[in-house]
Amino acid sequence: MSTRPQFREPEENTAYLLGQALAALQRVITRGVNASGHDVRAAHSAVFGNIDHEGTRLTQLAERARMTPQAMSELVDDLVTGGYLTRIPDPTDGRAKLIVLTDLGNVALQDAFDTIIGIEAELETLLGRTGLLRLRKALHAIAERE
Amino acid sequence: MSTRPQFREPEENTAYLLGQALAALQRVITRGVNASGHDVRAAHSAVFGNIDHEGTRLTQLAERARMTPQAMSELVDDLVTGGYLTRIPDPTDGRAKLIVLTDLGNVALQDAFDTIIGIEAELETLLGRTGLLRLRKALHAIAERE
DNA sequence: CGATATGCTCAGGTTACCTGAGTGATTATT
DNA sequence: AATAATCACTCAGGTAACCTGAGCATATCG
Repeated sequence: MSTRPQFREPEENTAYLLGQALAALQRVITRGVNASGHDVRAAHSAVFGNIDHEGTRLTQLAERARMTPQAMSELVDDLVTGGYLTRIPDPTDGRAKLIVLTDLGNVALQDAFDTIIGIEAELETLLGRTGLLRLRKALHAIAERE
Repeated sequence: MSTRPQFREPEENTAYLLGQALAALQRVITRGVNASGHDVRAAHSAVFGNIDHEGTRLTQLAERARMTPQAMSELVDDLVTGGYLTRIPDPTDGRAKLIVLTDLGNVALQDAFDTIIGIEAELETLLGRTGLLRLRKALHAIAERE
């Protein structure tokens, strides 16, 4: 008879649960934004979530999204092709360009905001006001405990 | 003066927070498992998290991890090369092979378990027993509300 | 003014998935 | 029992979302 190792297993895996919950929400967000007619993917939220109304430099976008300028540039390229963004020269620095939202980009951003607002409402229904506040507080604590 | 769009913004973005928290925990897990001397990546958890002690078929591993057999096969290849797994013929079906953990694989699995146990303990310190239980319950609810 | 730093782009690589097209082995059908 | 259909797996090739390294133009600093 074969020796079977005796494992000390964790009771639960919170990180795994976190992943499942995130995947579920991301599906809903992507579905919502796509339903508004925008051909954008989850990765593009790194742009929409970090861009300022007055425009933002590539390096700053990359920094905020914690990725390389090269990777961010690809995402921006996509969205320029889709008509959501344009690159204009930065008047304060000849080397730099400002990434700015087009009119379509602003519409898409508002649609994304609306989707998120809807999800927050759903979550409040699911968890209750107190439950949702507690969840956010817990997530904050985990994220910030470096 | 330039027209500045008036946005209706969400008060908070729970999905974003979820992403931040997950990223933080994943850094800790990877660091922990690597510190035990194993050259494994996050994707390999799809194998370690779904394999049975007595061995598991590729198709079943793929199903449990919700990915294609081809993708799972690549992960298995990696871990076979690393000495963590072997493929043996399935005695009950000539078409199939069983993926089984080697001794080293069992050690790695236990090390991963220990890392997760440590994280759960940290989380309990951070959030309190009740807080952690509530967090898991909320995450379950979000993940399962298809 | 020259050295160094900064912002960006071009080229190419990696990881983690995917689809599609096989090859054998097994099971079902006639 | 022969043939068809199915199943487990592999091979080839593609894509998305990142990465590193190198190079070029513009700024800044001593």
